[in-house]
Amino acid sequence: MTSTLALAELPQLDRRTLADTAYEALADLLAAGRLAPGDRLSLRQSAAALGVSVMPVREAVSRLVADGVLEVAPTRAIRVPIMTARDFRALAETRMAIEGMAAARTAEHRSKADLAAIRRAEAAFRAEAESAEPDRTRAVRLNRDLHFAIYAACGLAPLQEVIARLWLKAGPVINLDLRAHPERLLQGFALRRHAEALVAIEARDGPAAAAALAADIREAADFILSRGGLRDA
Amino acid sequence: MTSTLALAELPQLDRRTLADTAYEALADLLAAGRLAPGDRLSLRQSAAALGVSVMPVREAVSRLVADGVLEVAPTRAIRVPIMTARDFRALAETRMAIEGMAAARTAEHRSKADLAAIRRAEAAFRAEAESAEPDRTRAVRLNRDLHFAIYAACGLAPLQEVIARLWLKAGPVINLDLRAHPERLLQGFALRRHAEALVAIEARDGPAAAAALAADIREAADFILSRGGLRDA
DNA sequence: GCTAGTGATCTGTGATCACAGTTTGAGTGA
DNA sequence: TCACTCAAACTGTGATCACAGATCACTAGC
Repeated sequence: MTSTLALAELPQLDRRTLADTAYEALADLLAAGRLAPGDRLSLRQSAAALGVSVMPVREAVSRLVADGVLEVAPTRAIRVPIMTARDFRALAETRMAIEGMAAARTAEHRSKADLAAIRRAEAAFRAEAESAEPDRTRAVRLNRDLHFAIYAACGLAPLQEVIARLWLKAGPVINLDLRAHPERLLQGFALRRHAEALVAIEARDGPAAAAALAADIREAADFILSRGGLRDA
Repeated sequence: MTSTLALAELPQLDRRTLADTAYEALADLLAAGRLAPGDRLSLRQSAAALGVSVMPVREAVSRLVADGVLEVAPTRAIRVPIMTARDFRALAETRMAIEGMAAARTAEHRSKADLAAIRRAEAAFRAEAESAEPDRTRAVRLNRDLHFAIYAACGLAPLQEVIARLWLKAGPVINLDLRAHPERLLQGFALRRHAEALVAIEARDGPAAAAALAADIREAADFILSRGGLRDA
């Protein structure tokens, strides 16, 4: 027998299927706002673009449909759901409630290491937002990183997964808007709320952390709704 | 042109794909506890049992895997995830937080019609639980109906979907236990909490409704954990 | 000039086949 | 009686084909 000890240290290489890869590619497209609400998606075209057969794309799309990130129209066409203003408001309210709760738990349970990670993420976002020529794409990613640094510290894995799904669903609307109006993210709205959240988490003040996160989400949602890009309920 | 008025009244016939049907069939199996944690699932056997090719089953399974209700083992075998006691506790805590919140919203926003529906659901469950020879399967379904009557009235569709997913994930563990020990559901634990929730919703007392739901979930989880059927973390 | 119809081309859905990797169990050896 | 071997049967994954229905550009008829 060969050295079991040495072999045990080999990292378990994850066998990614083509479907997994396709899923990530599509999810990225959606999260980045490259696929706008109402856009149609063709299995064959996507497959050709990814250089695979339709099978893996089919599986990826069926997962995204299950998540509500894509939908099959009554005509069987696959498209990005067109959210009404009412839908978007309900999604934002759900996020405020759930993400606020996660932030509160983090504030109460956080370790020093958690706090340090959150501090780093906050600083990274701040640096990008306050730089002379902020990179939009980068800022979006850093904003996401900060939020999930907070949620990751809440200690409840299922809660984190739930939030990730909600973000995926809100992604197209939020980031499409951001592409059109990059000024929002970089004008201090978010910065203030992030700072408040950080202070609350430092002070182990759950309710304050929840309030800061909820305000962050509400302000972004209100901004998008005020722009009137969404269809009425 | 033919009579547009008459045509408008035709019910939009929903085109269910075989994959949809397969998904429901498998989800039912899981929710009913017929598929226990650790059990393997073969695509071809399932397809044969459903009388279709593997394609629709594949799609259904890929959705369930995305939901975390099934998993693909490193050997590529599909099976029901074996939840550790730690996992189960985290899931229960997440449910307590989210479902409690939904119940609180319902208490605050409910209409008279909502309240009537919840009352009916509570009475139906009570009748079954207090009957001389309660039907286990029926009781499980009525319990679920009651919970979702409460969540449906919270006014937030995305929140409801989140909860449905959490139930699907917890289903195998909970209902497997219930199959083995039917006495739990029928010994008044749940009945008391349901009554408390109903009173709180009637009184528009959000916090009390949240507490009642959380207690209901916690007690069921504690009972299962105390039985020691789950693997240690 | 405008509408109804028509056919080519696209769509997603489902079945079937091919393949590489895994599991299993019977057979063989000590 | 036990451990090992090896082949047959199974596993999920991916590609390909078949099909019914939806689109869309275009033309015939009014």
